[in-house]
Amino acid sequence: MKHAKIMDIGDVVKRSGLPASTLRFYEDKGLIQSVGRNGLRRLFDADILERLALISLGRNAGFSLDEISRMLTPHGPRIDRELLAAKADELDRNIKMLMAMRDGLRHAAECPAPRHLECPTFQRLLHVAGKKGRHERRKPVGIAS
Amino acid sequence: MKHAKIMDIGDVVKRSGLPASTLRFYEDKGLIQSVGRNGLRRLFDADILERLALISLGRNAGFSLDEISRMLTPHGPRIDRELLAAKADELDRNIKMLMAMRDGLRHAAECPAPRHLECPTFQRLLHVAGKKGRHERRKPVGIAS
DNA sequence: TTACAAGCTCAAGTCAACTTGAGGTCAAGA
DNA sequence: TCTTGACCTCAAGTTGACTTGAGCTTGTAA
Repeated sequence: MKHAKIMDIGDVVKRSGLPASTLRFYEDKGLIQSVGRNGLRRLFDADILERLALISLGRNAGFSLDEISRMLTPHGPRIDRELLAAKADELDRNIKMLMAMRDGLRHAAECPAPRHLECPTFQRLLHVAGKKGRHERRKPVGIAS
Repeated sequence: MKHAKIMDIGDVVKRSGLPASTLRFYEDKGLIQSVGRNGLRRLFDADILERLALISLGRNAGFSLDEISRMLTPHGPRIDRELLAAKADELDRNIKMLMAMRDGLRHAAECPAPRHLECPTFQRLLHVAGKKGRHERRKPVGIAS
């Protein structure tokens, strides 16, 4: 029987970089679980780190914690391929949008014209931006700055 | 003298797609201004639409409303080129990250392996994701789904 | 002139993902 | 044994960008 190494919350904090409050919060939400207690203190199995990495990955990809908890069963990921594919497509659209933005910003940063509103490149960008998701609620794509 | 066309808030709602509450909110924040009142009712100059488009553009590019209000003077945009260039670089980093995510998701959606944790492609992705912005606060990149 | 849809104000509520604070417990090193 | 710092719980606070609701006003069509 191989019992993996067991850590207390402080170790997980050090090794994951996440604050203890977040770990407790994730446990409350059912995203992670501790393997037991030593007195009051939570004990975690070492594989928690992989799970936390998976959660970060999901967050970075734009999943909400709720979506992630639906995808990660207690014993590992159960992956909804359609959802993943849909997210990938969504990311792809976002990427295209962001690239247009980036180019627009670069243009604005370099273009010497004082009035960008008169610049055709800028106009085009405005036009593109204006067409996007008018009535839809904005969602984080979720990349740290 | 050319007095541009004047609209009431309902017209702006129809033409911008933004709800009236948002327009009032933006006015409170100083992001936009009405040109006067007809009784209680706000009157807007037609160029408000361009300004709103500019605001949407900024939001899409990941600027906060505060940043935007610093950049948009009452009489048009005053552009901080360094800030723009910095944002463009930030967007560029985010784009790269998102592309990695997208590829990872696509892989996960297509890879027949039941345990992605054992798949080297996925491992690599986890590794990449794990390195990102551990302690930094997450920010919306702000694209509607 | 009267009804009413469209405006208005101001305060409070919402949402996600956490963080903070107050007050309590307890394992382990000195 | 004593101290203390790491942990605990539970409730409330935070942030940004809006939205919602209650209660009031008014331009305008009939």
